[in-house]
Amino acid sequence: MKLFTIGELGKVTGIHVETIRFYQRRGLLVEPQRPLGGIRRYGEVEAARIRFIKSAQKLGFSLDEIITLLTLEDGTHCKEASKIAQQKLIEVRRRLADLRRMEKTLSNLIGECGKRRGKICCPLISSLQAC
Amino acid sequence: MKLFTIGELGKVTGIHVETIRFYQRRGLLVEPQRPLGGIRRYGEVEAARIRFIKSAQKLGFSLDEIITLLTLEDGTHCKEASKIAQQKLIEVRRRLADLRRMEKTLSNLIGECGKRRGKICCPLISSLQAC
DNA sequence: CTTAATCCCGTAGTCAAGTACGGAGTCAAG
DNA sequence: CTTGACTCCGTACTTGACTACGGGATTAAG
Repeated sequence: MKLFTIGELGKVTGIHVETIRFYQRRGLLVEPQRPLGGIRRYGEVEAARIRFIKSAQKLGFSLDEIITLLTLEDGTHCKEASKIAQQKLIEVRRRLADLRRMEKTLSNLIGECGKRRGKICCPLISSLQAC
Repeated sequence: MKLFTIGELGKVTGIHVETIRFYQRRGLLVEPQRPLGGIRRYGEVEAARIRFIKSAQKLGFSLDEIITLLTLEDGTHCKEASKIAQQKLIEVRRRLADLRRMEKTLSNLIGECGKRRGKICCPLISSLQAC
């Protein structure tokens, strides 16, 4: 079982050292015991935890939410975990709808911009002003 | 032509007074002249500008980007405006793709959670850990 | 004319998720 | 045994978009 320094842990996970220390302060990552006056060593457990954090972030979970997920880590809280995930799914779908609306509006406006003939007012800007 | 105080302007636009003052400091909103030792008055122009800012924000523009859009306000810069909008559209579509991926992953995980039988490990959490 | 509500203005605080810095300690190579 | 790289630790800075505070001025209502 290989042991890393914090710098090596950062390298294998692709995470900035300061970010790892930040996660420790936030309680997302436990600091291993420090051998008297020595340097902390990290193993696969810590690397896995960092990967967990990063994948959860990619799914849109905040650090606070990830802390909650981590309390469920023993795998016996499937129901709670899936409840949280369902909440998140609802949020994701709401954001998705917002973005779709934005996409439509923007592409309409851009289309309008091409078509204007002899008008003084740019349709993109004027429609934002509802003028 | 009705004139508002800043508080009334806030009320008609639904924007917090402090936010209006913040926009003024950021240069998104011009402060009207102040009658010697008096109170500033605002009109429809300012209300329209605030609505512009808010609609642009809803389309995903940052305040800095909105400042740029506002410099094009005279309506004679259709090309520049639509270029910025096209950039924004590209961004929106990228975010849309990200969210779609998140949605798929989340709903898969939630589905898995329902199906697990006799396993110790919650599939949602374990798949985040890639265990 | 007084009083409460606003306004004005500058400064400072909030939140999330980091990033940076500086000084002291420690470790590995040469 | 020294040098350079890295660690540890605490504190402070960053970004974006606000939000709050405090003290003095002004205005509208009674």
